Amino acid sequence: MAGTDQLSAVFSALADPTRRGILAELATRDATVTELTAPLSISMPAVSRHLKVLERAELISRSRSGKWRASRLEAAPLREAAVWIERYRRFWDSSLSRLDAHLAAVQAAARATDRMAGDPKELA
Amino acid sequence: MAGTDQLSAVFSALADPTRRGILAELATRDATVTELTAPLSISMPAVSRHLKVLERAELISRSRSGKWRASRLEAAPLREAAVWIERYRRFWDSSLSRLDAHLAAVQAAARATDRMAGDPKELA
DNA sequence: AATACGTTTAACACATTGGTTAAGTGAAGG
DNA sequence: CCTTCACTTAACCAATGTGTTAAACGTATT
Repeated sequence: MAGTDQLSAVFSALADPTRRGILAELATRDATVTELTAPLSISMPAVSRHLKVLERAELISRSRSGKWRASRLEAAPLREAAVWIERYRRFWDSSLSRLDAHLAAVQAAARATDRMAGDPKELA
Repeated sequence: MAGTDQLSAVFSALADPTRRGILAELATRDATVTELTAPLSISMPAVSRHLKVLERAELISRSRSGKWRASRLEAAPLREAAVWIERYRRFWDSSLSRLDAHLAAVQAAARATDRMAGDPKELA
């Protein structure tokens, strides 16, 4: 999973399109493993393990009722993922702070050029 | 990487704390491989491969200048990741649409209990 | 009681990942 | 030149991820 921290677990869980599909499904309704498996072209054990990954990332919770296990979306960890990504918004959202991004880019480029073309000691 | 689509590549790249650290560094300035390696406790080849992962996800671009290769943050793919996650905002951000989420939850529970053999209370 | 159903676990195969060290490439510089 | 420097590639290893099928488990059904 790369890291063992929460954020890594969440991003890792989101890295699989099947799991993103499951989350999308759960956004509309709680669902059993069988229901989640139906539209997919993989076996139920495979889905079961995807659910375990999502559960470990705390993106879903599961309840038992007789022989059925319902999965429910738990979106809280997505908030932290969103917070992490939002810190980079100014780098893509030029309408919000075009000047910021431009200045940052220019300054970064200048520093990089200095380091790369200029005094080698700056590299240390 | 789970999937070969762009989103999977991006989330997969973000799943590693070392790579997130590299992106954070590049958010402040372009940097060479050596500079990026310095604060880390891994070898330069390891960093080089992390950069390749980031490059494949198009989260960075790289330029050559003599024997130096500078990496630059390219945040555009983060926008799509943010867009994907934002679709779930209402599930965690109760202040924005508490009613929406509540209604969705109630309806989902109702549908789920209907499907689940008619015992009305297990999911509620 | 016996069977069917929903789900998980086990055992296996195979690809990918993330790290290492050592060797290769190509530009810089004495 | 010939070496040094920045970086990449190759070869290898251990661990993890994703899928499979078959077996196990517990509840429902008849």
